[in-house]
Amino acid sequence: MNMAKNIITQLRVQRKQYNTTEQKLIDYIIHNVSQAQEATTQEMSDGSGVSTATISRFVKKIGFDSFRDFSVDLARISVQKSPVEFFGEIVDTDDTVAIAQKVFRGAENALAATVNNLTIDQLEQATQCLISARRVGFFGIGGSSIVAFNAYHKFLLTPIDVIAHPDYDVQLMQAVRLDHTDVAVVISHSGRNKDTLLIAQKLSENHVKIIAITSFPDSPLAKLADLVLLSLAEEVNFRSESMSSLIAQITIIDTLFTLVGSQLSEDTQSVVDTMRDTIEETRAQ
Amino acid sequence: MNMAKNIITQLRVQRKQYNTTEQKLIDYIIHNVSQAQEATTQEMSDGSGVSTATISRFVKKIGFDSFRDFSVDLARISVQKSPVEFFGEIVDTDDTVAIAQKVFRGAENALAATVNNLTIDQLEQATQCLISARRVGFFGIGGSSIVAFNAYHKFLLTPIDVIAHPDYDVQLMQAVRLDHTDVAVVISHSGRNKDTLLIAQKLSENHVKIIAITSFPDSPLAKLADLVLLSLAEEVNFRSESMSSLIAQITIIDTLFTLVGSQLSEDTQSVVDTMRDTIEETRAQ
DNA sequence: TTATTATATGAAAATAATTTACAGTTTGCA
DNA sequence: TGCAAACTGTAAATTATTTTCATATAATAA
Repeated sequence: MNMAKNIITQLRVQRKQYNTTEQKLIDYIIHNVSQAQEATTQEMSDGSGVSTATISRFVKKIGFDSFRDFSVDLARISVQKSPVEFFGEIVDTDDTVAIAQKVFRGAENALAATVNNLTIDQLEQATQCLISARRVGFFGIGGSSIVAFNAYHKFLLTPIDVIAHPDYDVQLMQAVRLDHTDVAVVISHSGRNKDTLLIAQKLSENHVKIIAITSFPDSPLAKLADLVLLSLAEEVNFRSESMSSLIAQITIIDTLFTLVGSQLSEDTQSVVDTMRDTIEETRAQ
Repeated sequence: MNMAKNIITQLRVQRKQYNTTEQKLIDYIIHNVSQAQEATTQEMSDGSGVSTATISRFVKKIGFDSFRDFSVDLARISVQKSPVEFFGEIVDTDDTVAIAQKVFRGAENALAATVNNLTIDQLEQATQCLISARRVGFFGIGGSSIVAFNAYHKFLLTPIDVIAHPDYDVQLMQAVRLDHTDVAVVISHSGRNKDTLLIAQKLSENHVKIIAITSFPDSPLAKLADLVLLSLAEEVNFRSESMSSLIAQITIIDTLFTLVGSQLSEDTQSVVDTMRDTIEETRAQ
């Protein structure tokens, strides 16, 4: 039974129990919480008109070991900053900061929304698919080709047989050559890029299992897929939305890679170690 | 540019930026948060083995006005369940959700730490460089080639003349062909990949302005560069760290692209519109 | 009312905490 | 290797907190 009430509330309620000087101090504290949180005894003395000596004695009277203790307790109280204060920082900063903030904030939001939306089931199914596949192909056109290539690069570290290529023509040919023992990870922000859809079509015809990574659950790509992993991003404009969703897509890939890696841990570990050695070699000493 | 993150998270993520003594202090703080919240410099010194003087200097270095300020900020953090558990290294017993959470959380932290570390000045300098360059080359080997390629892809939407290629040999030749009127954006997580360094060396010899995107401010690449944009990531293990820092790197590129775009707004808008039309055409109806 | 006593307060001294100056040491670089 | 720059701890200086002490105030009893 922890009655650990916020010290401000306690002071307000017990205010009458204290004498004039102490009430002066209490009044100062409860009306200037955020200042009081950072104040020294001297500052509090100046603010309240009560001597530092009395302040020191008072905090002990109300149960703290020292003024420092009282300070720490006071600091724990989160004071709602007034909107002026809160937005003030952003408003008076220039364009550069605002833009940088927006881009980063967008990416962070996309990540939060995406992880929030993913289910255990989806991830486990996807992992299982990838592990049991004969070969895994990564497909993506335009901006999404980066995600596909990143996936390819990461999964090279696992024992899984992986396929990817930047060019559309090659991707299409690779798609045609896969069969029902294989898995394809198809990435498209909109889920309606004509080239990507043609690839997905071919994959579907060959009964290749399709894992789609897209931002639109109702898109044609999502409908063709066996499993859809949604990358979400705030809807601001197409450009900034697709930038943020790219971050989310890459992080989905990272997650799948990590999951696959943890499943195949022994096998993978040796592969990773070998690769790491190779990487180390290419570094300056 | 303060994203007002929890100071413990910030310290954990930025840990590597600091030297041995400072890391000793950071380790003490993040492993003894509740003690640290109430500690004086002397207690912290006893606990961490770092002198009170260094502690005082450190808190100023990370942006507080005084140790008292730092204390107050620390006190605001409600100590959650073992943070180690939440952020720790990926172990075999982790279940699917925990792994996904960790990967996403790692990316989010990397973004927060990175934006927190960037200065207006760096971004404005970089933007100015890119805008006034005759040509801009993007260079990256291995995992970083994805970032370079992503940059290339985005900047194709601007009127800026851009260069990038996945192959090392081609990158090296491109590097040699650039001159002092050009700008190179060189990306490397470690900043010490031999191939990347050779490229940077050639660029430097040709007096090409180098903007480095790396996670290590003391790396050879950072030292060769005219401007360093730091991508920060939590130190968990090499793999997960480089995954998260890749996200940060891409977001840095996104920011630069957006900044450049906003500077060249009229010009760019027309290019973007043209490109968008082209993109629309390749979509299904 | 007045003397006595208990309590409260602030100035200033004493103690404790923090910051700075300084000097020895290490580190990086030519 | 030798020089310059950066780092770190000791100790001094500064600043903050607590205690002492002198004084003021209020309560009570004669």
